[in-house]
Amino acid sequence: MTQYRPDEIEERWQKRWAEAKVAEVDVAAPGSKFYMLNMFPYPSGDLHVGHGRNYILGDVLYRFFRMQGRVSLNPMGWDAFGLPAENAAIKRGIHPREWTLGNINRMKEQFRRWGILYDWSKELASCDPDYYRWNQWLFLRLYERGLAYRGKAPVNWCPQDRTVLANEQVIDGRCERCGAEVIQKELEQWFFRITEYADRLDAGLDELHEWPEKVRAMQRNWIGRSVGADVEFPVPALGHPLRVFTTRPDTIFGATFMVVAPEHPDVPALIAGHPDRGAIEQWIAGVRNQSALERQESGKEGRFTGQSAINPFTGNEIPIWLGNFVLMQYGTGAIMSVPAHDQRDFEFARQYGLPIRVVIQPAGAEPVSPDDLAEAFTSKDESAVIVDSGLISGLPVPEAIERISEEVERRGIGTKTVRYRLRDWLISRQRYWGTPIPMIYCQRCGMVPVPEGDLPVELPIDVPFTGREGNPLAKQEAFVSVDCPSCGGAARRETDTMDTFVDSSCYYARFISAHDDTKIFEKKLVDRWLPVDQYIGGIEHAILHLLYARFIARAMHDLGLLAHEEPFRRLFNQAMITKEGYRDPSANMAWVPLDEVEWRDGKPWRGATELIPEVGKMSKSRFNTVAPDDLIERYGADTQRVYTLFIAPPEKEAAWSDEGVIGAYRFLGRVWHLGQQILAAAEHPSAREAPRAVLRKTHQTIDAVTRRFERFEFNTAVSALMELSNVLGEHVPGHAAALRGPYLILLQMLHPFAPHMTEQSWQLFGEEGFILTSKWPVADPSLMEEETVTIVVQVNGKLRGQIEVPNPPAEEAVMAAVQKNERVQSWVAGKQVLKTIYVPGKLVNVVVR
RNA sequence: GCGAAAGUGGCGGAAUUGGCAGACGCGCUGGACUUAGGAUCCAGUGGCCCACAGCCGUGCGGGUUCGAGUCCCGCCUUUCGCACCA
Repeated sequence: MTQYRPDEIEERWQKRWAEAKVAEVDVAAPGSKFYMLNMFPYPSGDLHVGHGRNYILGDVLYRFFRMQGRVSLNPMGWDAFGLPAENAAIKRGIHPREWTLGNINRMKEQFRRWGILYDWSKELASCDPDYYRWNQWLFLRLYERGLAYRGKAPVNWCPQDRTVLANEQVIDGRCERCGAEVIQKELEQWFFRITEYADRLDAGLDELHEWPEKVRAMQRNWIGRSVGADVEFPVPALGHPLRVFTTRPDTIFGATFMVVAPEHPDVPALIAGHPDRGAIEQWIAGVRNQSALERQESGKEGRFTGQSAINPFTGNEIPIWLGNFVLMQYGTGAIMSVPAHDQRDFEFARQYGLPIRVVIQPAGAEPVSPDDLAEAFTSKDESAVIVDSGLISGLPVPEAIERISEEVERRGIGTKTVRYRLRDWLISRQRYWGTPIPMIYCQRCGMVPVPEGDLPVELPIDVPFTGREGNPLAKQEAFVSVDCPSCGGAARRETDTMDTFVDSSCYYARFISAHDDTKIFEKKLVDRWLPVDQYIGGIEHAILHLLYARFIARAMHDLGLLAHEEPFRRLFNQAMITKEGYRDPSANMAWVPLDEVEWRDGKPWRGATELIPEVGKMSKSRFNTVAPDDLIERYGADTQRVYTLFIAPPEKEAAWSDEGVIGAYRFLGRVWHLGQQILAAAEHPSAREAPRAVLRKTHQTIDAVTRRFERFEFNTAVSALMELSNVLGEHVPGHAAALRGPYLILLQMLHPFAPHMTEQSWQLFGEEGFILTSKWPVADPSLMEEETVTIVVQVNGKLRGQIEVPNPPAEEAVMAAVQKNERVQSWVAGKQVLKTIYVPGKLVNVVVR
């Protein structure tokens, strides 16, 4: 009997799949299409088993749908531009391109060893001019439409990476990548006008039923749609009114002061006559220089401008203050403050002794004195009622909002407004390793787009990396200096490159026309293949990538390039794999490399310190990665695949266990041995029909596995296959030959999980052709039928007897049997039978009264 | 503070619509085969109890129901997002 030897079979099958190009699909082939896509990775180098989860999951799904007979596409590419390549160049003197291409090769090899089938004929890399020329082309189209523009704006500047960041890349006031504190800088930069699509991006979320609710909520939150009104407050000293945005116009009678952002353009005029103007200007400068983080941490601070506005509804003069908590980037940069009904305004009013006026109360409550308020009363449902507010007094809040908004519009002092938290997408990066922005600055003609025929604007390769003086592109005179395409005079190229999220915003469509050098994509084909049917990637892209891609899809739709507006029909976010490790509580470096852990009395030590066991995300910096190479060498890729899916539901974090792997290996070994026994016996003439119990289990398993595939419950799908193999194993003695059919069905269902092992068995035992072309087995319920089943009867929850009924036990048949059975009947006699509940194969509950 | 999700053995985790709680696997215990076992195979494994019987068990407290891990009400805990957005 031959042993299960993954090392002998996997290499052979991988080679064969590659030679036969089994995953290459003709995108024009007829049939029902299935587009499976893993988010294309940044080629950072070696992959560990934690990364494997993502790709194995995609491959399992791809193989499943392929077996279902769908024309399936599973492409792969590389998000190959970005900072780490440049940093590696600075640190180790390797060109970013070389570093990137080397990593790509290593990762491709890893995918091959995992047995993942990608259609490599459609491979693309964002750092390849054949790819980024279309990014540049798209940029020019957006520019023509006014969706790409250059503007001066306060931007997030990372002093460590020496580049600007998009708002989405600033986490808690720090650079997403390096963690340095982000500062504000006023710079000329390129933007994409994503705000123009805010409403469509927001509304589209409602249709994404097959996206995780969490991601939709995060995007909704980020877009931050809020409905309210703009209202003008006259300011005698200015000669023009100040405009505020509020979501609570119903509280306007309670507006007792105004606060404007220190950056507001009217501030100089407001403080012009202030006796202490110098001090205020100094304070403003201080606030402006603060990082976003410092500004938040310094608490609420303000200064009185010395000027007043008129509350248009009460007619009262209200003081105008400056406040560090009012943001110039949101709304109008000025707010009306209603301390009684907004917590921030309340705190500010208490801090500076500003007046508070109560205009909303719980319905039927006694009037409240402002002095007794412990916090702002912010309820806005029907139970909150307006008081002391002229024409809206007595109305519940929702109605009051409607009434007062109409009144504002009627008087011509404002409008109903929808505002978004979302701001335009800053795409310029002062970095080398990215897509050059195809623009030229001419002294005579101004800003001139690179003509389409001159694309791509190629990134010069021969560039020195010192890491000291900013963007190395800017010092490449051969690149920068150019003739103006318009007048032919001397001009200079834009040296900013694009944010890499631009690269990843259309790649999924480009796969369909990956090597077309005449157009960005073939509309007929992308319209057939989009949207992506199943998109898989990490939750870390919930906002950035997925929002940008949705935006660009809509922009491309409006340019007539695509029929679809939503690029990804179904989204799944797999969670990461963690691994236990050790932490040294006395050292700066939290995690300790495993080979530095010594053991004393069964406890982990390092030096004189006892280490603390800890579980965390697998990463090189934590020294807790598991390299797939050793694992595959010992147990095979199929073992890793099965274990990875069995370990936990894929959306849940899972802790890697070296012992757990063995369970998957044993399972595959058992299946292998079953094959040895069953398929050898099948040649004997004594083969007869399999035992009923085996047939039933087989069909139950087909049903269970199919259902679980649809619900992404791969861990229980694998366990169902384990159960089936256990049942087969029990019946091998005496029935080996008869188990052939069920065994082959088991192999088929196992195939997406352990493709090498199952193909080998298939071939070994004489079945012709690739299992990949066969269809998933369909359960035939008639095979499951026993003639009768015995069921246990409970009457009102108490065991009262057993009855025999025909299989499958229909409700009526059960009732009839209950009536006929004397023992049971005696418990039911004279009572009204309310209902019976059949528990499959087991028992019946008869509910009586 | 706001929003979302989740609490089940020593561990990862099962349990269609309320219907035998703990499937499957790891670990552990015992055995077989072995020069050896960190290989393989077999048996056992929620707790109390020598064992049968029995009792107790799904974060806590109530409720609905013949029957609740599942439904309802009120707590507690954890994780993850967002966070001066007017």
